[in-house]
Formats: sequence, C-alpha cells, structure tokens
Amino acid sequence: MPSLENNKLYINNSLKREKELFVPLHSPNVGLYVCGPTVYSDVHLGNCRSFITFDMVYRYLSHLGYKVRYVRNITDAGHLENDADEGEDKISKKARLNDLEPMEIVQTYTLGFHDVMAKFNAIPPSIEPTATGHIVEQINMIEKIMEEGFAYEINGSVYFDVEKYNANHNYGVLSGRKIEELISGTRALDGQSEKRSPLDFAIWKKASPSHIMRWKSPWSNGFPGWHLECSVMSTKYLGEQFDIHGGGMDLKFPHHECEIAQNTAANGKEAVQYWMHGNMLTLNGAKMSKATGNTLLPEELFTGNTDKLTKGFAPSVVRFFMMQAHYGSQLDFSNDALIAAEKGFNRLMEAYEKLKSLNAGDGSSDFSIKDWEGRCYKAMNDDFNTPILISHLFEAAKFINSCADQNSRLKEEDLASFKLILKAFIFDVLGLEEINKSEGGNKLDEVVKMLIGMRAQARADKNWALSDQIRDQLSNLGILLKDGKDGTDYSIDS
RNA sequence: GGUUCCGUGGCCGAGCGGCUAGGCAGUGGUCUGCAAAACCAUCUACAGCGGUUCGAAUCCGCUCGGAACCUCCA
Repeated sequence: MPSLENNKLYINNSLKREKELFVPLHSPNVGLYVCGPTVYSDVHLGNCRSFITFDMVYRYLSHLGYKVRYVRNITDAGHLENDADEGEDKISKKARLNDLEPMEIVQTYTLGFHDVMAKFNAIPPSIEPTATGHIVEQINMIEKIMEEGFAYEINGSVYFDVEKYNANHNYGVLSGRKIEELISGTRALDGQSEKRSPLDFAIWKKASPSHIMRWKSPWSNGFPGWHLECSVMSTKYLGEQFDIHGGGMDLKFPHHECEIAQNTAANGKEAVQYWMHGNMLTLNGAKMSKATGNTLLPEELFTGNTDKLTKGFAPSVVRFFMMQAHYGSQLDFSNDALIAAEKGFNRLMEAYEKLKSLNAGDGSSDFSIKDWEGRCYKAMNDDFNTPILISHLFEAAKFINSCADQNSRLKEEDLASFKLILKAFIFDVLGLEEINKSEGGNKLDEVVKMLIGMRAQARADKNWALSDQIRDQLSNLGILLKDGKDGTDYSIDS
C-alpha cells in the first residue's frame, strides 16, 4: 500500500471540470460533506446510488490513511415542494396530509433510510446533522449574509440577492450557467413574486398560517430555505473551507450553486475545494423519480417483489453492479444487467473463498502481486475508477483459479500479501459483503458436507445413479456442487 | 429555447490520440463416469458524414438519437 505522501489521488472536480490532484487542506485530515436525503418518503434505489458512491469514496480515503470527517445531513425541514413563493415544505405537507407530527414523518423515514444504508453496507457518517437541529446557526448565517449586503427582507421572508452577488462573484461557476440566460429563461413571470428578481432564492420563509413547522426569527415565524442548511452545517462541522463536497448530479443547480453563493457571501471565500457529483441511476432510460412513478424501492429489489425484476437480488450484488460502472456515468438499471452482475459477483467471491485455502508453492510466483497491487491503486487513484479496479480483481480471480487447479503457484510471502490486498479492495474499499453460505446456520453447511461425503462414496463405488441423484436434488434446492481436483465444493443460489 | 453530458461488440460497461479493459452470453478445447465448476483458446465494437494527424473510439465540425438540469429531486 502506498504511503499517504506518495499516493497521488486524482479527483474529477466538477467545479473545474477536470481531474485534479487531491491535496487536502490539512492532511491527513479530510473534510467530506455529502448532501443527504429529504426524509419525507422512502428512499429509492436512485437515491441509494449516490450514497453508495460516497460511501466508496469515504472508504477509499480512509483506506489510504486519511482521517476523514464525513458529514451527511438529514433534510428534515425547509425543502420546498415547488417554486419558492407558493411552495409548501415537503415534510410539513406530508404531516398535514397524514395528520401526524412532522417529526413522526422525519423519524419514520430516517429510520428507513438508515436501515437501507445498513443493508447496502454503507458506513454511517461521522456526523449526521439535521436542519431542524441547526435553526440558530441558520439564522446566524442569514444575518451574516444580510450584513454583507447580499440578502434582503420582504414581508418577513429573506431572499438572497443573486444579481448583487453576481456583480462581484460568479453565480454559475459550478453549473456553467450565465445569469443573463437564467433571467431570460425564467418562466412564470406572473408578477406574483415578492422577490426582486426571479433568480433570487429564499433563505428564510415566513410561514403561512397552515404551515406547521415554524421557528422564531428576527424576520418572522418561519422556516429556513433548503439551500441554507448545507452551507450552515458544512461550515459548522468542517470549517469555512473544507475538502470535498459530494452530491447527486441533479443537485448541481440550483442547490449547489446556491450553496456556493451563500458560503461566499457570508465568509468571503469559496468553501469547497473539490466538488464531486454522482450521476443518475436510470430505469427504462429515464431518471428514477417518485413523481413519475419510475422508481424501484430497495425492498422490492431485495425481494424481487416487483414486475420490473424476475427475482430478488442481494444488496451486495446491487452494490457490485453499481461499482461496475463509474460513479460519474449514467447507469441504466435492468434485470439482465443485474443477473450478469450477480454471476460475476459470485465468481469473484468464490475465487476469494478459494484463495483462503490456497497452499503456497515453493520457489517463485507466476504472478507479480506487487505489479497487480500497483494497478489496483492506479485505478482507484484515477478518480475512483471502480470498474477498472474490478477488472483487476477478476484478473486476480483468474489467477487464483489457476493456482487452485495447480497450473500456477504463488510463494508464501506473496500469498499472504495477496490475501490482504484482495480482502482490502473487495471488502474495505468496495464495501462488498459475502453472501452468507449458510443462511440456516452452520447446520446447513454440515448437512451439505455430509451429502457431499455420501456422494463421494457413491462415486467411488461407481454408483452413478445415487451420486447423480444427490447432485440433482441438491441442485433443485439451489445448492450447486462443484467438483474440483481437491474434492467437491458447493455454492448456494440466492 | 438555454446549460451540462452521452451514443462502444448479443447485453452491461471501461478506455478519452498509437499498446485495441472487465463481466454476462456464444463458440472450440482440456479436465470429469456424465454434467456443472474451473482452466486454455476464440468470434462479434467504437451512431453517421466530413476534417485535423504519420496514426482517432479517443481531437474538431456538422447530422441523427438519448439523458440530466433550467420547478422538487441523489
């Protein structure tokens, strides 16, 4: 493993639109902020891809030896449903419709989110702050932005003055949008707006009488604008300047653009060094979206209980499927692709299992572990190129199989480091998990081994009828026997 | 309409000027009592048309097709 000083990690910085050498502000400490979910309904698989992507990023940075403070928020207020003026807070609305406390909604879906993340083997962030837990800080930031002259109050609401900000700063640095085009492209200039410009966005909204979620502020009883919470919480926990900010591609504009404006307006400098954007998971060629019903819930995926799938898939298989594509590329979800991924995943895991019981050969090795390790790091250092890493893992699998068939060999010390490196990349970095062979506990394993023993005897007696019967009946149960040179192994179809 | 991006073999997906990943599926072998697994070998590509270059899937232009964002979204 390369040392922190020697490792050269390149990150595709969305802000610069090019790969840049990653140099943390305060190495070995790294600050990572990722936009979390709005907890007003179940997370779908598209949401999960983003979080799994940044889980991988967090894992790799940690693996390299960085001390990462990983902050991912829970949006539990302030997320308006539509245009800022008429919009209702999503959580507030859901609570009103179901006659529940907003915090009941928040609790339900936060727990659901955590449950799904755990199934995907995502490591919880170091800090998971909520918007409602940081109202005071948000009010403070609004005051600061106002003091700097980049926001104005009208009727108890406070708006960020985009045009004023743009006079000395660049509103559009991230998204590549030009303010003039934004103005001309704005629809619904129906004169209802109290904002000075349609581009301005709310950082504090006065609550309408029906709005349940409200807090006292110098301007009104109201609630914070959605974009504000991320600026506030990232600043609070990671400082006015920090290393990496991640999120889905769809958040680039306006959310991230507004975050940049807020931070810069309040603190006079850009907060984020490297912006990373995960691309969309599509279904039938279009982005997953609750609004259109084009979604897949993790639960449907695990159980196969949906007409979009022919069977259920283990969370690790789905994770592996996602890792086979680069995080920056759009990925289309399909049953066929999942089945192919599952087979590949199983092959990789079986090779890893084989490696555990591999014997070292004497003399030299037929495979340069050191070179191979270098290639693995090179792939990950090139903007977290997990598909390339996986291709190297399959190369390793091929070699393991060859050793198991005694066509190749590996000397003692190489074998030891091979095991360590492969384990690190499969489990620590990619975050995959072995699908438990013996779901019914160890007893199933023992029973299968017993049957394998009986079959071996039958084969020795040339009792093919019996040996095939054992094999076929196990096969019908989804237990596949695999005859190798050193006896019989088995795998269980999920 | 504007902004960002993409079109790779039967399918999924890397590569982003020369060395033409990987997985799944296919084909031919080896092994095996047979089969599966495993191993070895192997066939299908770079949307179209121009241009730059000694050389392009990779750069430039145009055409066609698709996506995300410009309302909420991971």
